[in-house]
Amino acid sequence: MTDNAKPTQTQASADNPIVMIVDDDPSMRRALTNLFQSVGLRVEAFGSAAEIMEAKPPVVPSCLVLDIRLPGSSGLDLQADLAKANIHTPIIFITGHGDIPMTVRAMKSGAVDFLTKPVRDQDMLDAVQAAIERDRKRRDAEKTVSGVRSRFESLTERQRDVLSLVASGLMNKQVAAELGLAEITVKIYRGQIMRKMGAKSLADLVRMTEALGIRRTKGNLQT
Amino acid sequence: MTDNAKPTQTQASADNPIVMIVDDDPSMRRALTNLFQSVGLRVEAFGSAAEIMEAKPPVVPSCLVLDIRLPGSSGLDLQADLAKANIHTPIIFITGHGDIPMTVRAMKSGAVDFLTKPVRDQDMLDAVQAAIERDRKRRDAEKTVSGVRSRFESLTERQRDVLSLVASGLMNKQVAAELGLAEITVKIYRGQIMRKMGAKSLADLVRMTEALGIRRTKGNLQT
DNA sequence: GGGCGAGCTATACCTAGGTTTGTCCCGTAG
DNA sequence: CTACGGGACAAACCTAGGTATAGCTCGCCC
Repeated sequence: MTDNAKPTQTQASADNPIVMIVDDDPSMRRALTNLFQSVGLRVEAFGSAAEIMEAKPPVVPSCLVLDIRLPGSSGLDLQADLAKANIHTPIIFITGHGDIPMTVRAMKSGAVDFLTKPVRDQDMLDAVQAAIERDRKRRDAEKTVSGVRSRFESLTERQRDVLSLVASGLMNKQVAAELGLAEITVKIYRGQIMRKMGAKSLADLVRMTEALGIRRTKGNLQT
Repeated sequence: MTDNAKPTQTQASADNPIVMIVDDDPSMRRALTNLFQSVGLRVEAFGSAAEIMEAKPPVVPSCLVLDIRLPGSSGLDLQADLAKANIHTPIIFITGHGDIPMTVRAMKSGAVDFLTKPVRDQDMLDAVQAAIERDRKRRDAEKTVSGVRSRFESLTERQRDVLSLVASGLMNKQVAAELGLAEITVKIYRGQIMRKMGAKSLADLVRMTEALGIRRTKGNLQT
């Protein structure tokens, strides 16, 4: 049972959650790996920040367990790098001799928890559980929105114009006036929008625009 | 210029933000009061958790600056008490000898910041600024929703039934079938709903129900 | 140059949404 | 008892939403 830089494979099964460990201390990695495996979690262990940045982002609910002191960059730097790379895997920090400003910074940046060594097993498991639950929720929300977004991308320019005005509550004739179109044209676009977006009702469509954060861009009057 | 238990009055003007200080150390209260007043903030200083719980919740954007060690209950207890009392004024903690678990607990419970003594003036002012901004946003959102909510309360039972179904995207005839009504009845309720809710369009109405968190309560079929 | 898709419009036709007026039942507050 | 409000419905009428069919221009790609 080696546990150096290469990911430790565990429960290669279905799509159950993964815990990723980043710690330069092999004995710590081993201890954490054993702990998580004992409750049936998949584990991948890394020895440095660089290693995990090279790995591909996980596609299942997961979380990171990070020592705040890491060779090269600190855990906080890694947190910032991941955020910049738009990777939002929840992070649990562990520290031997962290201070309060560090803790505050980590928590403000969205860390799930910040545990001090020696870490009680149960505390760690609780934190991981909470982190994975958070990631699961985030992924669900993400998945829903991304489906809607890709359908939105498939709309033509004009259809988007009409969509934003319709979703803001204007009648077809008002949309037509606003865009310098005939009412019939708006109706036809509207039908196309409903089909492309897969909306079964106006209410559906409104909710989709809410999820996409589409706001009425006032003032696009045509001569 | 005394600054004991009674609120220190400052800039009794309009509705600019209030900073509330809770610290049992008079010299600390005085120093903080001076600091905040120097940048034009209104200040109210208290000597204990009990005192501030008796005071009425502020009606303008505000924040709390709390020493984690307080006579009687700790700052964390006060934070919990305020949450239980449904008071969501943002909190900034200051501590002389806090530890990391304490910090984590405070931040998890929504504290804006957690500063260690000696506190740099600029850090404190930055934290207060952020806290007040957060409170302002929360209040704005709250105000909007509470208006909608009170209008919703004014609806009759039946109107609410119809509202939830209409907002979920059903056609009038489907709503009628679901509730065992005639279509015309649904139309009439629908009009009443639009008027009472002050919605100018169905899109408006849908957004209101979203804000209220109204979800389709499936399965209310009548014989 | 012909086919294609987007954009735009018109006519015709149908369905869905919405108001007005009026009627009836029921329970309850005065 | 009467007045009132909520709930339910009908007929009549009007507006808004939506589809089908058809026709036009423009730019683009092969």
